Amino acid sequence: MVTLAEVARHAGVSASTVSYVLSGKRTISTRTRERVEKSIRELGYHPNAGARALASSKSNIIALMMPLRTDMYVPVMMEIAIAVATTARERGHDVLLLTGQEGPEAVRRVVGSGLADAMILMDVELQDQRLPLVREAPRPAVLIGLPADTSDLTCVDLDFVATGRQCVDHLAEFGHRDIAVVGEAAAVYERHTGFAERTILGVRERAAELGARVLHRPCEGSYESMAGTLARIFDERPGTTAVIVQNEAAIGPMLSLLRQQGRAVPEDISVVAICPEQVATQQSVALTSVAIPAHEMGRRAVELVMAKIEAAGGNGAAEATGPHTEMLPPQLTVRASTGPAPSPTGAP
Amino acid sequence: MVTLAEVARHAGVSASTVSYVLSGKRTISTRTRERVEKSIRELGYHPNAGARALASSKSNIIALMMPLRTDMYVPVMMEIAIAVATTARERGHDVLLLTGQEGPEAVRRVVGSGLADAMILMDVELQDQRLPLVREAPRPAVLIGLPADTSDLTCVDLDFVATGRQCVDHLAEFGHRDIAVVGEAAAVYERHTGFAERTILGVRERAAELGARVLHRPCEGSYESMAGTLARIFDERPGTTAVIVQNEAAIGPMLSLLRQQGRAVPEDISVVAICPEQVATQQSVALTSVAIPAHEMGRRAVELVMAKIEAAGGNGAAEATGPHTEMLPPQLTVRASTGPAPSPTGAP
DNA sequence: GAGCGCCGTTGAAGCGCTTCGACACATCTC
DNA sequence: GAGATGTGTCGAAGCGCTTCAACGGCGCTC
Repeated sequence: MVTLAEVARHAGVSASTVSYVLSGKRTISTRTRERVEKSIRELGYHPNAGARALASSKSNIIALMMPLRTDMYVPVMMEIAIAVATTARERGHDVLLLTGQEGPEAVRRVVGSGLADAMILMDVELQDQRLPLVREAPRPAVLIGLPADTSDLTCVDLDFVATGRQCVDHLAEFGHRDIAVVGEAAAVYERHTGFAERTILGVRERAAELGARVLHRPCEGSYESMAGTLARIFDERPGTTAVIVQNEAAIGPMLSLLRQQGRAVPEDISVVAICPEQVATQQSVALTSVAIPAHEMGRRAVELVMAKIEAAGGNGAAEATGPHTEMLPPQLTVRASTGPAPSPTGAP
Repeated sequence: MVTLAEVARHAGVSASTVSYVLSGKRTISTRTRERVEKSIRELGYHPNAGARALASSKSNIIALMMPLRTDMYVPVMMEIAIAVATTARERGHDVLLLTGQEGPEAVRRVVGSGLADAMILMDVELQDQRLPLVREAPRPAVLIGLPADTSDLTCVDLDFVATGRQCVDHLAEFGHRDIAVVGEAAAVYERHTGFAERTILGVRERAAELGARVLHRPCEGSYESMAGTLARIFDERPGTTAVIVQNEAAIGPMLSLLRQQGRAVPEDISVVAICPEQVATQQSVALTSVAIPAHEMGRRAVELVMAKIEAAGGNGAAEATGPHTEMLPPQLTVRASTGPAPSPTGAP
């Protein structure tokens, strides 16, 4: 492996000069800089990551912790991870992938060893085991998702309360007064992941304001579970004219079942989904939906964490990189699955 | 941060002794070892990753390169990644996540900087851009997937040829003689990812041997695309009694459409899927399927790569860690979607 | 034209760890 | 009991980089 010293010798300068060319932390004459850059290219030099980390106490690595919950919709997790990785790379950082396997201890290990300069935590629970460790860690962290207590923490998430409200708003405009919510699997609520509850909260709030009724039922992703859920909904509230779905895996089965039952979408029943755009557009009926901005969430998380890293390295706390919560505004796209509420049976 | 030197002082021994306690590369008396371990615990010591990497030229990091092709089924990719991460962790290594963003250059960067001790490449194409760099890299690598030329390379993959054969075998036993294959999106074939072609190859081979006819059509994951594909299949081969599907996203739409068309599964038409177990079991009809052993693939890849790392570090080339291809045997699970071929129209 | 400041460059001191050779001491062997 | 062998510990030399203090030379100013 080529070392900095060899580049220096080859270019006829000192090692420190090469280092400064690389980092740009000191002015170097154009003449010298070009000579050094030429040597770097000719020798195929790559700075040694370990040496760099040791000397600068910066690894240029961000740890991404993602517990692998089987009840989460995987493509969204993946899209966030990809967004984190690419954004980090654009900013000269690499991403270390940590799974839930290791438990909260991973935080201590990664921070303690200086392996990563910062952390991004996904799939945060309301009472997350990792939070105490994160709070006392001497490295910056950003959460994707909202815990119960956000004090001293920086979080990014979709504004699920606003999402719920927006869904109801849209349906109410079409005259729907009896709305069902097909939610995530029961396990998600029991685990108190927050986002599912927050959506329902928004839905309930807005429905109350507008005088609409809401029936909420959790639902697994399977066809069978969906069949049961739908049956229960129409049994308890035969007048239901609209459904809000927040379980990506349940969407396909639901549309399939509605069709089977002779319920036309949107003529007999309107459907609003809370899901990635791709899922919304690939169904038999293009779905009116609120998108999960997975890419945006990953990107923002990296930007926030990088700002923290830079703030910690340089001046005291000049920029506003302190703890705060960033809620991404929901965006509802109207497609073909929502329409006017059918007039009540018996009316013209 | 606590350093090795501080631990040594606290325990009343030299730094090297602490190092040997940590690595176990030299015998240490029980008395001394316990004293050192106690100090480590009391001080909350974590070895500095950078320093370690520098001194030992081992980072204990494995790079996982996964290009983000939108036409690949994401959950499988994710499961592989998770398996890689957890298996690596069990063996004392961390995983660096690299996306396709950076291109083949990423190989050079990671290897050149000594950031990773080895690489695992996912989603390998027949003529993969990364292969030349991998071949000349001084670090071990394992591919998940098969390129056209596997010489000098170590690869892990499901045996897709055998998979195709096995599907046909199963259907033939039930008397099916007219089999359709609903394949991946056309882009997958154009990209020459190999696995899709290999499946068809196996299907064709075995069908020829058994005297069955095969009709192969690529298909996108959307409902519309599936509708078109099915229509074409039944138009060209009205006598089709069985379908093999190899596009996870297309499965839901397909079952939904078949039902709509009044074709009962498995009475009128048998369906075999090549997909993860979870997908097979969550449909309206539990599907007879060949599983994609994503977890196993990730695990084996790590095991192979670790064997290479150890072989490179220690002796010359004692163990059999040389280049070779490891094909995982397919496993077909019979569920409710396959049955006897219906007797031809007109027959009793 | 002496003095000042600035720019570009350098040498040297670590960063925290691994590892090699050496050494002190205890244990055998004949 | 002298020499051969083994065991447990230590000191010191790096690993390849960053960064600080310092320095030589240049163009200014007054």
